[in-house]
Amino acid sequence: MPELPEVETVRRGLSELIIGKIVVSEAHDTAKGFPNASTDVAQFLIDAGVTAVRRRAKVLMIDLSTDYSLVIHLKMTGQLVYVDKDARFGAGHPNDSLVNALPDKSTRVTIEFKDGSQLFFNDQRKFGWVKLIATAEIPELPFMKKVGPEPLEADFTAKQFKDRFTRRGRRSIKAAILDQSVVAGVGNIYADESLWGAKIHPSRLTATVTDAEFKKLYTELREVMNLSIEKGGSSNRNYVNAEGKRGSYMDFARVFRREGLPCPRCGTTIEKLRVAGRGTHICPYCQTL
DNA sequence: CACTTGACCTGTCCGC
DNA sequence: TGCGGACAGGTCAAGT
Repeated sequence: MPELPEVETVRRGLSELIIGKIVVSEAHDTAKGFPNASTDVAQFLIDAGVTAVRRRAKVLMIDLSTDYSLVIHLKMTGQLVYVDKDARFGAGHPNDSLVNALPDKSTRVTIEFKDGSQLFFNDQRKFGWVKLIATAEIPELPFMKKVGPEPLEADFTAKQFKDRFTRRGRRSIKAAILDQSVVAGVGNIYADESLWGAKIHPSRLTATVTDAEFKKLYTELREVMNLSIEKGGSSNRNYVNAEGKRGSYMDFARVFRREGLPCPRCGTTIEKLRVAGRGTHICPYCQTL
């Protein structure tokens, strides 16, 4: 899924919807989706109040008044959808939507609040997870210790960006930008979009990318992610925001999933190839080896 | 050590 | 219409 802009969109939505709510119950289908539910839920989740909703890289954290947090990774197909008690409509109602259908067969975890509203964690492919972790211990998680800086932070500079790449240069620039320990939150969509923006072929070895190209890549990455947040993220397939609604960034994508269509910059037909084990979209005229 | 590949799952799409 | 295979927004462990 969900890359930085999508997770950030969910975070913003949930911040408006669940802060201050009190959890009254939790249900999950199998242990895989919520590994430590059986040991910690009764003590640290039930009767807890939501105090904040945070994001780091592609990980969401719902902080609780018990000093524990629900730590959530949506992986490829995860959704976090909030349904207000009064938001459901009868079958056939003009405003009928996903929220009426929940829970559905992809629902893995359901959290109910005191006012009757519910938060559903759905995940078709079951790669995602929810964990209940002491808030103070989150920074000690292996992923959190190795993850790189947030690319949209105001104090993150082009020089810092470039310096993250320079140590290990014998892999493709696409593999490097997807590496969460280099920069946080970049996934397949925004890797392709930003590399196109900077006119860099994704297979180029990182060591061959010039300072000027890194500077352009930095600017393009931030622009494309900020634009996507503005558009509510990319709904390539499953992604929806906290209210079950799709994002519209795909309407603005320049190369991602646009193979066979003209490059918006030069008109050359966009091609799809495989780089770093991932489907990769390029303009073969703008992005050369 | 740096880097790549396979595995985790379900659903959809495409060619035969 | 059915079936097999490839593929899908991410991350790890295991392999080279």
